[in-house]
Amino acid sequence: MSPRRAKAVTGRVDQDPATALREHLIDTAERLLSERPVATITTRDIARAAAVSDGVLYNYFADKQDLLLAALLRRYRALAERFEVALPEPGAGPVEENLRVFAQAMLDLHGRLMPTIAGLVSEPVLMHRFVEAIHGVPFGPQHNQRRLTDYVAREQALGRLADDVDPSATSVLMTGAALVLVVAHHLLPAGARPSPAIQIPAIVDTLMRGLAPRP
Amino acid sequence: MSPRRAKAVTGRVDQDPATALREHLIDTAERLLSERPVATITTRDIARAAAVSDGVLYNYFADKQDLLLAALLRRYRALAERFEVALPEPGAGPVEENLRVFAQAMLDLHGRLMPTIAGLVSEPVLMHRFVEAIHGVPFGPQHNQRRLTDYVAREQALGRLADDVDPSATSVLMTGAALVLVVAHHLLPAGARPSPAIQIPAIVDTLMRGLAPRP
Amino acid sequence: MSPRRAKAVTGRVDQDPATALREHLIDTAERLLSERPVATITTRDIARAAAVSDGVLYNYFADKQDLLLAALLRRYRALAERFEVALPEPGAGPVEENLRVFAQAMLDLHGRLMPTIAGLVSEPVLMHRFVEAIHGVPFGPQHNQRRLTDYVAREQALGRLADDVDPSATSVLMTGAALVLVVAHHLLPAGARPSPAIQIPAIVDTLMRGLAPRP
Amino acid sequence: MSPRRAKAVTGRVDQDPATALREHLIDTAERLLSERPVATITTRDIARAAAVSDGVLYNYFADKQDLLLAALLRRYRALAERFEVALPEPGAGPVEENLRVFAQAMLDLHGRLMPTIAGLVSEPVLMHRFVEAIHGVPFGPQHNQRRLTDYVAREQALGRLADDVDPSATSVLMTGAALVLVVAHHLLPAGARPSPAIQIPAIVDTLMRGLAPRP
DNA sequence: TATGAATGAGTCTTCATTCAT
DNA sequence: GATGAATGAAGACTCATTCAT
Repeated sequence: MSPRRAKAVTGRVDQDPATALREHLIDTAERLLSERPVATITTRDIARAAAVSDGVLYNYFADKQDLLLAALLRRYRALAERFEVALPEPGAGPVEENLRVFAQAMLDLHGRLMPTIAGLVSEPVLMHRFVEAIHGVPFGPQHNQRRLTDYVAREQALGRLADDVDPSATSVLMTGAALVLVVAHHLLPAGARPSPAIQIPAIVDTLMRGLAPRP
Repeated sequence: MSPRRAKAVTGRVDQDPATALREHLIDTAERLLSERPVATITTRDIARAAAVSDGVLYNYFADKQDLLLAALLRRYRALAERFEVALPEPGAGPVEENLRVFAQAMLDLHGRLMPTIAGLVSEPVLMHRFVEAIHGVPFGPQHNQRRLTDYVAREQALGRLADDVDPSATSVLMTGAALVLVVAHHLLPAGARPSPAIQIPAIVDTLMRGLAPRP
Repeated sequence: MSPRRAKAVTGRVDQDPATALREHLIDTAERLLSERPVATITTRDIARAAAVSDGVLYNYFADKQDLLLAALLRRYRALAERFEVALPEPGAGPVEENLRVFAQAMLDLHGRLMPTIAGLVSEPVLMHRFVEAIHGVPFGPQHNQRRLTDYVAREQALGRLADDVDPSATSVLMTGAALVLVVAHHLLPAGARPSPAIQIPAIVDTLMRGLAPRP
Repeated sequence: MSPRRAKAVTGRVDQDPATALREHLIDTAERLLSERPVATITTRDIARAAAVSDGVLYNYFADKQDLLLAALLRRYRALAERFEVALPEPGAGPVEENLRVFAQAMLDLHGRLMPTIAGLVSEPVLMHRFVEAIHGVPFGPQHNQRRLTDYVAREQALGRLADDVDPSATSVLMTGAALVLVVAHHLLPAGARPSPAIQIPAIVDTLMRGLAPRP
């Protein structure tokens, strides 16, 4: 009475059979997205990696882009959630340590996200759909940015950070530092790559003290 | 009797005829690179834009990648030089203003470079060759980074910047801020885009003061 | 200096090399159209029949439909011209014989055209483009119809045909008879097929005499 | 315990359950055939329109063609019967009016049948099976043709039509006229289409009078 | 040496048919 | 018997590269 299931999803016994393969395809595409740029992923690659026939994907998605978009969003959401739980609470623990934790979380987030997003540049249509889809949802990029902005503002209110600096600018500085470390790691040739994480303490220290000469 | 020259390069009378077309192809590819992602540029696009036949490129380059690599390097170098001349001198003018000039120059540099580099992510082989090629040449990314590092160190020596912060970390923070502003500008949906340049003063101000609470 | 030519068109020495293959492809497609329905013709079929690679057609036509449309129009025009020259002149020779010649020409025209046009029914977009393209050009279907209408009117003026009948209705009757003979030939199973041409005399005779009882 | 019935046929309570679905599929395919060319109808289209699963058709038919053949025959038979009942009786009413009724019936028949038959041209195998199947059955095309032939012969015997013309040729002329009107209606661009039915009187009039000059 | 047409491997997508449930 | 998901063989089209002229 029920139709047969793809061999590839026989393991997913707990799932709704009607969506098991759909999920499997998104998961597979998501994994491929974590390994290489979107533009280099063919429908056949996905089918092969999912151990499934070439045509199935069209039983669940309008086209290749639809599947990739779903995978991109899932990947984005997973990384954003992972980022979220790693964040420190205002008022708890030393501020400087908290900022280091923040920086580390951003390093992790962007280290994984950046190559995927950068690869999207070659697929403007997909990029546009992705940006539109992510805009305004919880976990969107503005949300992440605000997490840091809010943290700074709250610590300012607690008197643990100077209250005459712009929380938003602080957020840009912290995020940017993480981004630069990630980019440098991808851009510099293997030998010259400093480990990104190791540079965090000096960065946070500099940001705390400021550049202005001490009186 | 000298060999025939492509119509498209008859203007370059002062050049070695054997390399005039080669240069013309690189120039054309460079221009296309400034307009769209590498992955969307076909050999035919280049030939058409260069007003030259589809096949010539193989007389001067091993393959498409070879031409693109040359164009990428030329573009990179041009932008790096442009960046270089915009930098302020240590000791001259107010430090804070100098840092804003630095930030503006980086905004300009990365605003142009970032889309190209991001597009390169889709072509891992080309990316690798590009990174290898750029490594160690003057104007390489380390060089740019060092320009800022050196500037900070020299201002420290002049007593115009605090001498207990890490110049390299400062450089990461400044570069990162520029990068974030550029990325946000490309990534956020049209309506939500703050103008990048307008945010520079607050960022420099924050970086100067530091986050630590004033005693 | 000139690019190479496809092996398949080396015979066409007299033609503009730039269009030789284009013509060859249209000719090939036209031949295939005379042999089987449009819908059963693949791009590979055309390439194979033209002894040419799979992709060439896209050097000369926007897509498959463009090539097929060109072939359809060429085929239509060739048949229409062939029809044209077979027509009798008003006033010359016996009227009844002239009508038989007309009928024979229509049998020939529709015997070749009808299967192709019928096959177009399965490709509504192509059909529409074909109908639009053919509408109003010389040799269009209205033109053919008018040839017969005009012939009848002229013979009426000469007193060789009754002047109280509608030339246009006559044209419909003649054309229809040819069409029915053609359709019957395609629709009836091999054994039961009367030869179309053999029925022409009785048809023309009936049309001349009319059905009304003789007084 | 009787086997399960498809939801879609629960209404057909009076039928043999084993054939109810079979009939339902044929009915559905027949309806689709009345709407668009065979070649554009997919098995999924039929299943969807029948509110039935994609695979059932293979429980009742060898393949897609088998189902379509059954549907084609049913459609053909239905139209032929409808045609049959519309025909006038010899001797009853004015002959000329009777011929107009005949012409109108043929217009109706071919207006519906022609697009389907034309679409069949794209499926030569199916066409062949259809032609073979229709050959010799009551309501076959020869039968329809004979209805008109017989009518003419009977009116001739009654002295209401000239007895020196060929009934079969008359039949071809009448059928052909209807066919041409239908084809023209489908082929001419929207603006130039004369209404088929309006042209019947002139055609019958011409056929009655004949083309020969009046003495 | 420059030309630009020809090549053909590779991509996305459709759809008749099969078959586990 | 009925379900409808899975299969995989085509089909149209693109584009880096070759090569006769």
